[in-house]
Amino acid sequence: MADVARRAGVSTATVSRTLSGIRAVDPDLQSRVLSAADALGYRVNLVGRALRQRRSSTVGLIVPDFENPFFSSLAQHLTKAFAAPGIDLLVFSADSSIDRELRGVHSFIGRQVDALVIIPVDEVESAASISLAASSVATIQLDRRVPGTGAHSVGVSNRRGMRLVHEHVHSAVDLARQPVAFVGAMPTSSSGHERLDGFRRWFGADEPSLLGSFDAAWGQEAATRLIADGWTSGTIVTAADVIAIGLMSRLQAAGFSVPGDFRVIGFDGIGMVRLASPTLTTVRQPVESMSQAIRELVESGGQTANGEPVSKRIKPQLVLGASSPAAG
Amino acid sequence: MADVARRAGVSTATVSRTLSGIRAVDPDLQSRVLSAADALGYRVNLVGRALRQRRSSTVGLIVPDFENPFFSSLAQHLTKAFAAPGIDLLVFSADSSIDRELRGVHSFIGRQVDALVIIPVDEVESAASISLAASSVATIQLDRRVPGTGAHSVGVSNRRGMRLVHEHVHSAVDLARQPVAFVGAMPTSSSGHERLDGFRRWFGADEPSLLGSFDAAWGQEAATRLIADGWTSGTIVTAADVIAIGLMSRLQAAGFSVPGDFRVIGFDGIGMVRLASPTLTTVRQPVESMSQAIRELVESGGQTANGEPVSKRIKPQLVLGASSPAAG
DNA sequence: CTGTTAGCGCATTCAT
DNA sequence: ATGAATGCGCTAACAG
Repeated sequence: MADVARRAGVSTATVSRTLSGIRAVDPDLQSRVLSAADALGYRVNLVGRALRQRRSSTVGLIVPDFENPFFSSLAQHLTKAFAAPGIDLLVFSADSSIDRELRGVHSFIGRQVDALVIIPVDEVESAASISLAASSVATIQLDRRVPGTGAHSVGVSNRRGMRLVHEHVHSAVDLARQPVAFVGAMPTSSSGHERLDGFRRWFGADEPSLLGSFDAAWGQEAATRLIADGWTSGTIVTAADVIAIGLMSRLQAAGFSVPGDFRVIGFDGIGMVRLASPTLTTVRQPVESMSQAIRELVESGGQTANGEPVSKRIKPQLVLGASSPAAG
Repeated sequence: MADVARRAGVSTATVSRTLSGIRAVDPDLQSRVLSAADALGYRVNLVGRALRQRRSSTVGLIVPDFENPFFSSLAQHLTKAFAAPGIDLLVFSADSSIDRELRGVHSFIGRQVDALVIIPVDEVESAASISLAASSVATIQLDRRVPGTGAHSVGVSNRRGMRLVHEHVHSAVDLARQPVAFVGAMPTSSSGHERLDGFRRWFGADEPSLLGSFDAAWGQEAATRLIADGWTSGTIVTAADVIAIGLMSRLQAAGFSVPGDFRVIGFDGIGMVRLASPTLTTVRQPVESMSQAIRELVESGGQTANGEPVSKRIKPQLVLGASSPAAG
């Protein structure tokens, strides 16, 4: 920077002000600085800037893993949401490990991110990481949440999502005759937990439920178990699109028809639901609204009037596909 | 750090040496420092460290987007590869935009990443970004590459992959009677380019090819076009698993059978190929080997004996699924 | 509007 | 093996 200042015949302060745009600079000097910087191929060192400003124009996102397409979708939409404010979204994968998640928190805090967005790995074990994060930077839990950490939270109302599923199924299927089952995930995340609760609340606590993990392989496994248990028809409510897709493929491979024999309903609203055959009925999480909510929270500095963390629940939407019958 | 030093009754240098582990410290003082740091909840500021050391113990990865499952898989495997050496992999999405890609390069360089891994957006337009990156930090192109940028490159041999497909098809299908078509991507990336070249080289330049983008929606669109053109059977070689999956679903929705009427072959080897029905025959890119190659390149500081950039081509593997007939 | 100066937090000299 | 002092690159405070 001193080199640029010398070449432009100004002080380093003027160079800094020109390049950062924080204060007004005389247009003449400004252009001299810019051409000097250009000639020298100079670029500001963001580490130096971050050290001085005590912020890095960066937002960190910690995801449990990159391979879950819903997390990918959130990461992509968050990237777009922060592009305009001039903030770089940097993404770190916890690789489904509590230790790695904690490491990600330390790394981002140490790098002075302006805010930290985190999709917690575990409803209980992630508490330490998130509390630590929340104690030193604006921290927002996304999709999943861990209670009592002091961090903000943005996500859909999972129980409401299950109510939408129930209304849809109830309007079209004779529940008294059609068996219903839930294929979900172990309640080690709030989304797994709340979707199971929601299913039990609306469909009844006695309906059968199979719990595994949020991936297609589990959906296949669950289908195999249902068939082994003698199921030949029914309505299967799942906790995630990826589970539903694995489940449908195994049911179809076993000779069953969807929606003829089985109705299948997903959750999340990933892009793939439109490419499945049949297209999948699902509860869509409005990822754009969620991303916007996070952007607004970050821009407000994560400060609230009463000092309490914000918990923003967004309403999910039912998206009809061909995997379940529409009303009438 | 001064606080910790005061509490432990040592100098800041000793605190620094204890916490960074760079030089030997007396065990007594060491434990005093550690307990003082613990009591104060002190954590090193990685920005200060990065400024002083002129490196950040960080590797940047720029992907075109998060939604392509093959890129997600690479990101996940790279995360694992760098976990052990104590380096944090930070991922940035270019959102399929040249401008955003350039911004990612500036951001990572300005943050003093130890190395930059980049999956280029465009075979031509990305040249400026990559050359810039290569001129200031060890830069490795992954999967796709742009020639003449001075950056290293790690990827599979796409033409060899197409040869594997040809051998497989040739061993099982009467090529003279079975029509073959290629459904690929526009040659705006080296992978799109090279896979098309490979197809033409081994199957013949006169075989029909349809070019679109690397996503399932294009696979569906291509299937629609093939059907409209009167195709009722044949072998479809694709440039990506996601294309093949979209294609298969549309063919099946139109009443065709796979592999009965159409044989379909993918490329990349994403996890979903085992979940498709039928399971998809594909050319698998060994993502573990690719990640290891990158880790080694980064650990060597990106320096080579002759000063020339390294171009590491890894051999892809044919993985048989049920979407195409096995030999015999 | 511009220049001078100080210091963000740390790892590294150099001296002991 | 330890401590004192320096400076990494930048911007904020202050004075003009």
